[in-house]
Amino acid sequence: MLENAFLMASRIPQYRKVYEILRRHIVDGVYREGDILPSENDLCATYGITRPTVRHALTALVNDGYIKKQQGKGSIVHALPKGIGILSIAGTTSALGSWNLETRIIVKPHISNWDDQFFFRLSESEKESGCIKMERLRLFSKRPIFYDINWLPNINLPRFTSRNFENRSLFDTLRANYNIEVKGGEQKLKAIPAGPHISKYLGIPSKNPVLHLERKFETNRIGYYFYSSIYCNTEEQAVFGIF
Amino acid sequence: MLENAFLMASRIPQYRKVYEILRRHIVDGVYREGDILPSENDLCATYGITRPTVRHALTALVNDGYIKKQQGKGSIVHALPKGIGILSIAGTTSALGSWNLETRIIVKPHISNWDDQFFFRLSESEKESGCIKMERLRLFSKRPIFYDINWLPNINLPRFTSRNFENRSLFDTLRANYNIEVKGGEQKLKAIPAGPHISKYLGIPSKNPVLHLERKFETNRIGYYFYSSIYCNTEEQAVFGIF
DNA sequence: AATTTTTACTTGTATATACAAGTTATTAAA
DNA sequence: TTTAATAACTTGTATATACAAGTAAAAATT
Repeated sequence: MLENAFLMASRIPQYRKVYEILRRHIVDGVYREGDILPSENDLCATYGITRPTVRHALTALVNDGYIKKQQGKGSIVHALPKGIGILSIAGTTSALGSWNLETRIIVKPHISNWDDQFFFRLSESEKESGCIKMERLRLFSKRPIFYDINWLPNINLPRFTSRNFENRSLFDTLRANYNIEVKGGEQKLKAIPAGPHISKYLGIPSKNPVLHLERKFETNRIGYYFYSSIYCNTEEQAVFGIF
Repeated sequence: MLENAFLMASRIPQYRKVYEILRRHIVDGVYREGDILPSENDLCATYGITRPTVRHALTALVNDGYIKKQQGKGSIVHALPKGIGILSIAGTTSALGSWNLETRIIVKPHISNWDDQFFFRLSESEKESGCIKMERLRLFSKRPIFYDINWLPNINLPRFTSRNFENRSLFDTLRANYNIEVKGGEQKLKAIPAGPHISKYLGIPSKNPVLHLERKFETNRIGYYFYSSIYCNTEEQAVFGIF
């Protein structure tokens, strides 16, 4: 049960560390749009690793849209997304930073049952164990942008319902307290008219178009998924993604 | 100027060939959902290549959502998307197959000027060269699902305006005739009310919510991008994606 | 001076190898 | 029979190396 920071850190692969360092440099503006990163060989020398490992880190940066590569030239820093990034990067907070973001809990996490017609197919063990449900409102520059409902299978999450989620990322809470990390997922998108609830929370007229995302998150725990239904106000800010 | 099929094929990397073979097998049902692919070592033996090359192919399959990997177990075939795949895979046709898909040209490709306020920032050379514009309607199971407007910079695309695009993929046309391949891109998403044009083409009441995608496609030609503005009818089918 | 060639440097592809870490079936021990 | 240890698999990470292919600047040629 010890697992101190050193031991934890030591099992983080090197390509991941280099990825995080370079990613930090990009979002912090050390490298700016159009800049060329140090060559792969330079990075090898800097971090004392070999080219395949450097390339592993750079590939991850390409996949997440931070850089693009050009043969013979180098790794070019990509423009940072202008809209609100939610489609590709896992978690709203990490995508747009926590600068102007505020999270309000509408319904605190509580033990509940799955809806009869859930938007993703559930396994038997998921159905049996029930779920923890919570609802949040996320504001960007004081304006409500996301209203989301979250379902987590009620398996081995001690003290979860008594935690404070106000202005805390769900992803960070899961990683820090339960060692659950999001690895990817699926999503379904629709444009729907805002119902009375949604229009109230997002502060827009009823029946106005709202972007609806239904997401299933895969985690590092095999077989453990969690789910979000997100309603987005896209009247002023578009949702951004790469592919 | 020869570049026959053999020479062209010979410069396709091996990991790409293996990727295509395995992808074919998955979409054709040789491997079904939940099946485990042959182990990496088996694939090495089968195709006469080494593990890093096999892993390169498998990584691409993971990124495109065809498989997921589990350490110690194997590469597990992922469920094929139920909705209409357009967010992650490039091109509508390849994502849902051409079974029930029909493409109607609303406005044939013609030389035009860029709109004053274009939805992506254009380079000077793009502005100078003008663009080729075309509008299409795509039907899925006889129902209109996508209405899209496409802009291509008018640079070195001989005979483009006189080509027949009826029931032909724009992506395939660009690859086959101009050696232009889509490598990725960016997109902005909004939920908007259908205007008179959109509601007519998509066959839905005016002001009903419509999913609007603005996309910028990157290609293998450095600096050559093209653009699409897509309006989706999501009343019956959701748009699907992975992340 | 302008053009072409060369050179040096970049990323892309591929091989060969080694060990770590997670899974599963077999084997040995209780 | 049940449980624990082992062995034989799987994928994950990493090194070291080599050459191909694209880019850009320096050098040689015209």
